[in-house]
Amino acid sequence: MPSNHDLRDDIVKISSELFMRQSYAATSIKQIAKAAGCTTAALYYHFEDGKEGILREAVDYAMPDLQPFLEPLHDTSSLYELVMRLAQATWEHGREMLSRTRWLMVEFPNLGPEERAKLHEKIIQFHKNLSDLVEPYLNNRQEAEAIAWIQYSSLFGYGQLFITLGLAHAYDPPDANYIQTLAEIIADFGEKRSI
Amino acid sequence: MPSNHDLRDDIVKISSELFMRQSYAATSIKQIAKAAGCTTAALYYHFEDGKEGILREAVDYAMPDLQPFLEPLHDTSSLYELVMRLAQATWEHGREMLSRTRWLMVEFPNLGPEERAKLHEKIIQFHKNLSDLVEPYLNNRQEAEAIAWIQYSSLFGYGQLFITLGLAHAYDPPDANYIQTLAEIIADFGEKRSI
DNA sequence: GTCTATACCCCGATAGAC
DNA sequence: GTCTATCGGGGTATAGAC
Repeated sequence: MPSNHDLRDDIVKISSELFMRQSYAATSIKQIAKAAGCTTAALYYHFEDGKEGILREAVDYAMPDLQPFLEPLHDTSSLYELVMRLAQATWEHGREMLSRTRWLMVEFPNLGPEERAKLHEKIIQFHKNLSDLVEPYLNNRQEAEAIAWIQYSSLFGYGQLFITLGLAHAYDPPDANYIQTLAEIIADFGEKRSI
Repeated sequence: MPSNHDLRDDIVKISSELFMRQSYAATSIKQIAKAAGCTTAALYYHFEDGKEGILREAVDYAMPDLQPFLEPLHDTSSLYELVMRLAQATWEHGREMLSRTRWLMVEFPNLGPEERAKLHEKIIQFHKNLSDLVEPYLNNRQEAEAIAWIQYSSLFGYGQLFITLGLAHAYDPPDANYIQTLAEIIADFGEKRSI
């Protein structure tokens, strides 16, 4: 799968995929070497700290980038539309994003302060940008931020339940109904506040 | 910590605690034996399938029981109050519940169909009971269920962000504001619908 | 830079004594 | 029912040739 040349880069990418699927603890250095088409000795040439060193860089690579979901949302004309479109966008890429987040949540206790800080920065930046999008409909920064957290948490939590925990296989998932109701209650709040 | 006698029970409890803290893959059979004050041979006497057999029973033991959070909520007099009180109740036990859920999410792919079904059953039952509590304020089953999912997802997702991913250490957590806004938008929806 | 070869440890698991 | 003792294998890591 990886192009030859720049073995170091391949190792990071391949490791993050393996960690995503099997978790860090269940992935061996031999398995990584095999998947990267080299020996374990080569791994130790590129990563002095061994498996932990690979983890640190794989984390950077695996962090989900949420910003692209917000870019196309600058032309919305109502809060209802904004919530609906963000939900639909995250839905479409939900599986991949959640498998990245799932892995980070598992490995979080093993990460150093720098990696944790980077992840926090990503989340906070996303929330800030989402708040910027919501604010025009509320005319109140504090409420915009609360609504942005509600959107973020709901979509995240819903994905954890129905995708990560596979609930969609046991229970008819209320997808459309869920999104619409979420958009509706938020939009109602906006109308009440801005008029 | 565990009382002597009934080694088998101790093994399950101790294992689920170790799995919770370190994950299944990172916990060895020897570590379990040591913590349980016996040898690995004793483990294999009680669990024919070895480590996997212990996992199966530890999962049952670790599943969070959400029902107690709903019991005291039958005397609420408004939807606003219901949301606020549920949020506050889950908050107080959030850490412990989330560490259980986190473990189950990690190990979910390794579980057999029976264990998955049991977990799904717990979630669905909680949602159903929560819907029962919400329904009187909406007079519409479908909307009550959507609102119940929104409550569940939001609280769950919020906990994942601020507790499991430690965001509370990097960002002033909007706890009170978050809960109040959530309660408000849901209560507004209820009033709009039931009148 | 990447390999071969290997050290050393801990893993899960089991046989057989008590 | 629990122990001692041990096996085969795979785990991380490294020395040294090319």
